[in-house]
Amino acid sequence: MIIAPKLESFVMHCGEMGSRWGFNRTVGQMYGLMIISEEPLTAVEIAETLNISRGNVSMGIKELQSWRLISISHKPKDRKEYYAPAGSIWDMAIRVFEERRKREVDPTLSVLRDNLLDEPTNAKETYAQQQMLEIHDLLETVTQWAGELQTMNPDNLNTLMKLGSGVSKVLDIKDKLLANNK
Amino acid sequence: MIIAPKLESFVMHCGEMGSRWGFNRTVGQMYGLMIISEEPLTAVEIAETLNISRGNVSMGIKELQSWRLISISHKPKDRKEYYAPAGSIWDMAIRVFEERRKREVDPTLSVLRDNLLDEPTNAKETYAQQQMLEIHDLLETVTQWAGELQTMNPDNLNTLMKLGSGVSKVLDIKDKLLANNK
DNA sequence: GTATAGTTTCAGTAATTACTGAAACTTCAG
DNA sequence: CTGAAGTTTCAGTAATTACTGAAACTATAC
Repeated sequence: MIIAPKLESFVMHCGEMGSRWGFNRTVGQMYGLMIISEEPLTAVEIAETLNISRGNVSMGIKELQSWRLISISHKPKDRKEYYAPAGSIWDMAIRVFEERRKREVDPTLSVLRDNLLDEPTNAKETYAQQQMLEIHDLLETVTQWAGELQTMNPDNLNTLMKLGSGVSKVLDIKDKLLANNK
Repeated sequence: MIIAPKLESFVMHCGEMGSRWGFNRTVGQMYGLMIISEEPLTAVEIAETLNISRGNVSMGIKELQSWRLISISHKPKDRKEYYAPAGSIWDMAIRVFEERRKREVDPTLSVLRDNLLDEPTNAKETYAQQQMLEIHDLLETVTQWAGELQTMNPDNLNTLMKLGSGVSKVLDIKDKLLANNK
């Protein structure tokens, strides 16, 4: 399969970004390619289009599966596997976000918790623990919030985002209402 | 400077996370060390504590500065530079978040915009552009929202987070109020 | 069972990224 | 200006991470 030069720039960019987004270059390219392809692709098509080895594609597929970013389908009378992005662009964003949280924040929280269990034995440790407690609480609040945002329906979420910092005003209104109900 | 074994685990973990958070291992360790140190540290102290070369510390400092994560101070009668985390834990989180957005999202947005300027010349390109447009709009909404959240004062932000998904209810209230005012 | 069309694994190697340490540079006091 | 105390740079090298390709494996059709 040959790819239009225009589209190539997008795929290559996904590669560059891939490394920053938590997977490696070729995995990023593979995913970019799937996103702009209307039809699901086979492993061989991916390997040929991107000029990478068949083995590399196999590893990449595994990686993308661990991020729950692709879905596998089959065609009748055909033993090949066909790969495509799983879900909508929104789903994709939420999954990348969620998986990164798991990989980045969760381990940190657990180290912090472990450290906080030990009694400090001197002033330096006391100070260090204070700092750790602050980080811990912050990460926990953010994690919880992120989790709750994900349970909201997309419409509400969109309203909220479009509202932007205007949300402060809405919060003020809420406070007033609660005050009246006292 | 020798570090308590307990605290070492935290510093080392910051190293592991460093790589995931966008900087490398030693830079992560350096920053972790500063966070748990009450007093600002000199480059030599950092190098000795972490057993890394003086040159490496210098590069790390530069990197942390580019993330706007540290502040430099001086002591009277002393030409050495003293390094400490810049601002509160909140500030730190916001900066990491903000800088990562700049490095990850902004370049993607610009590639997408470039691509979208070209007229599609066939059905495949049309489909690809649809996809890109969706990603573009999503990233733009999120970016804008993130920017606005940052301008909110921390108290309101905290209220909002603690509210969690309960924010839907508040939005409902707002809709009702607006309906009444018609 | 065997042949076939496919996928996965993994040892070896290539490419990338990080680190060292010595030399160059900067700043300041005398 | 000179020397001392400090910082930065960078060529060379070490460590890490990614990729290849051939062999092993799996599933299916006959």
